[in-house]
Amino acid sequence: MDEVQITLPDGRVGVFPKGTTIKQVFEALGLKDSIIGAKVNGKVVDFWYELESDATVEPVSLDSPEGLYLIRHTAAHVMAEAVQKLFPGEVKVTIGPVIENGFYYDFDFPRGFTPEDLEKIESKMKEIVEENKPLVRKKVSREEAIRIFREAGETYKIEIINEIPPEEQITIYEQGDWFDLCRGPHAPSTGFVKAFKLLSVAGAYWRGDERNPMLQRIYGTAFSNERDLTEYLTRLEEAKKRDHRRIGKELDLFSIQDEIGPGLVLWHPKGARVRRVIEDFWRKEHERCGYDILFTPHIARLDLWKTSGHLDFYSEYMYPSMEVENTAYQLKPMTCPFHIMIYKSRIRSYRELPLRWAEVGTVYRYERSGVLHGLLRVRGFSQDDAHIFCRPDQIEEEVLGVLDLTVFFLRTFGFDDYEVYLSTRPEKFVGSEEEWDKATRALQSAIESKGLKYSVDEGGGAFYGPKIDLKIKDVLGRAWQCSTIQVDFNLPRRFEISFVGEDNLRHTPIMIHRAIFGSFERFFGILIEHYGGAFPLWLSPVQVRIATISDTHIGYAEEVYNILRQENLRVEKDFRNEKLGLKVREAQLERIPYLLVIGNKEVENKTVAPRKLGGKNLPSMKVEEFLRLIEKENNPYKWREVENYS
RNA sequence: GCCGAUGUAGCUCAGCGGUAGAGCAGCGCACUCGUAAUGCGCAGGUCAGGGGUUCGAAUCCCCUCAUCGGCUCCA
Repeated sequence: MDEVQITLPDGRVGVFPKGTTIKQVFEALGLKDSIIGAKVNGKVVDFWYELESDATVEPVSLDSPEGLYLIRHTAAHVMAEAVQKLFPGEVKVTIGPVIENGFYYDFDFPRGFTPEDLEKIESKMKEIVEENKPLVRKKVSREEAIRIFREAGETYKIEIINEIPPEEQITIYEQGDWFDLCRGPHAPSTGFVKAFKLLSVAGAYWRGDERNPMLQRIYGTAFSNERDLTEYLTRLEEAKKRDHRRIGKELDLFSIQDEIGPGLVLWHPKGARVRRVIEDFWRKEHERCGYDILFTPHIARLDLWKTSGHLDFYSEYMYPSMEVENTAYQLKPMTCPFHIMIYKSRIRSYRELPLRWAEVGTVYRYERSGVLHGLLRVRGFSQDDAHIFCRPDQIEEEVLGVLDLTVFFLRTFGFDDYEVYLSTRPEKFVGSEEEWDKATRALQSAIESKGLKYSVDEGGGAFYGPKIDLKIKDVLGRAWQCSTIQVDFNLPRRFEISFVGEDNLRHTPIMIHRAIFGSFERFFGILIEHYGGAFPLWLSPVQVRIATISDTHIGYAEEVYNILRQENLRVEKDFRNEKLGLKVREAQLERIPYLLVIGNKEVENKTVAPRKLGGKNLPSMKVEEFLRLIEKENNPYKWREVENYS
């Protein structure tokens, strides 16, 4: 066979000699200029790709997601060339991948790049783009590659070459007199990088390992046209307005202060109110699902953490212990040992399993200073932690129950978009392979029975068991782990807990650690960003504000206020001697869902005039009518059925 | 922890060697007002903290702390 048959999306079929490149195929078929690459059997490739077997070939246009990938990858090369041309001899290149929304390139550079450097690099890049240099792919042998990069002094590239599997073809992409070790794919020429912007500089360790040298990373983004770029940059600006740190301040929800300490959160009255609503709902739902609620102390004898093993593998995240009456005590970084000790406080029968024990437990972890981030990564936080003690044969059902509850919670709080990860057995592990396989299958079938899309993190499980993690993205697209379901074969053994089985013998139970919100702090942060501070009615710290038009309306307004208070609504008065325009503006800025305006008409007819957040005016209505109107919105189980809510 | 940037009034920011400024918020007075800012006035700061250079430092240098953007890990 020295021919290949290719199939196009429109069903056309062509036969070409084996080894024909995508470029040749497209030239033969007479495709348009806007095509910059192809998908061969679903994989993105560039014009240099050689067809070795029958395949489906789909053209990739420059503004498609795949086209953007090619453009951004090439943009990274253009940037690397610009940097090396501007600082000849000073810069070594390392890697420059495409990432979501852009690209970066890591350089070994003796100093950091300044904002002025970025400007210079950008204008140099523009020159390279204008030259519209074709990117030429060259196959080289391993020895040749090493020679080339040794001559160029590119030591990192040599390191990379040495790690490329022997069977893989090594390729170099050239653009004029500049070249880079790269597997591709790329846009056909530098001219396709039409719209780009360098965004930030950051330090990054070579291969992400802090024992390695620190490199200088430049982040940038690129699009196929200026309009998309501008739109993206505007969107970034808009996103920053939803940042929970900013909104937290604006709406007086929480603060983190120097005098208290980094990563330690103060919940202000309005933030605390939202948390109360969340916690109340949480407690109620857990009791409904057969959980018992526990309370445990904030410190315990250090020995407890020796038994649990945390002192061995987790001590870098623990605050130093304190000495009391010649005994070392430890601020708790986890709640599990406490729950285990409750389990252990008496003999347990197989009949009472599963035991589902939940606690809003505040834990303290010493996170390194550079990683703290608003509410999303802190040093003191309250987990919605629970531990399920069960028999091995109950794992599957329990995991399914937890996942069910998790999905229900996320939906209730308005999250339909999250990432699911299944992490499997790592190299070092406790327990038997059979146990692991069984538990992993249980997790997997739970995910699949819920119809969730997920990625498998092969070998990414903790040493003590496999896990499911759910991550939610913040406003800038950074994913944060919230929910987690972890099977644990380790702690039950370390603490030697057991239950008496049907056979009258002692057996070791399995523990499932799980959290749905992860921590109230993090979840609240994500929630703030998700809604941009405009919480749905049932979560809103202030649900209704009553605004009078003049002093003469206060008497009746007080009556309305009292009725709403009786209904347990979170309601505020604005009876100030101010113009309505101002009262409306302030209520809007504070994201209050309903403003009830009371003027002469309302006093006369015993009604209220509701204005919804966003500006929609509703007709004047009786208070009872208003209460009926908001009933669904104020109900966690039903609010999502209401229209105009996302 | 590491790389880089930043830190001035409650908030947002200007000032960048000659001794502290604006807008908003706050307070007072007037205005009694129908759906996103009524007007006038007043008050408010060890310029993150410490050290140094200088006749003189918010401004230049050093150290510390914190924040922001990344890197690793994680809820």
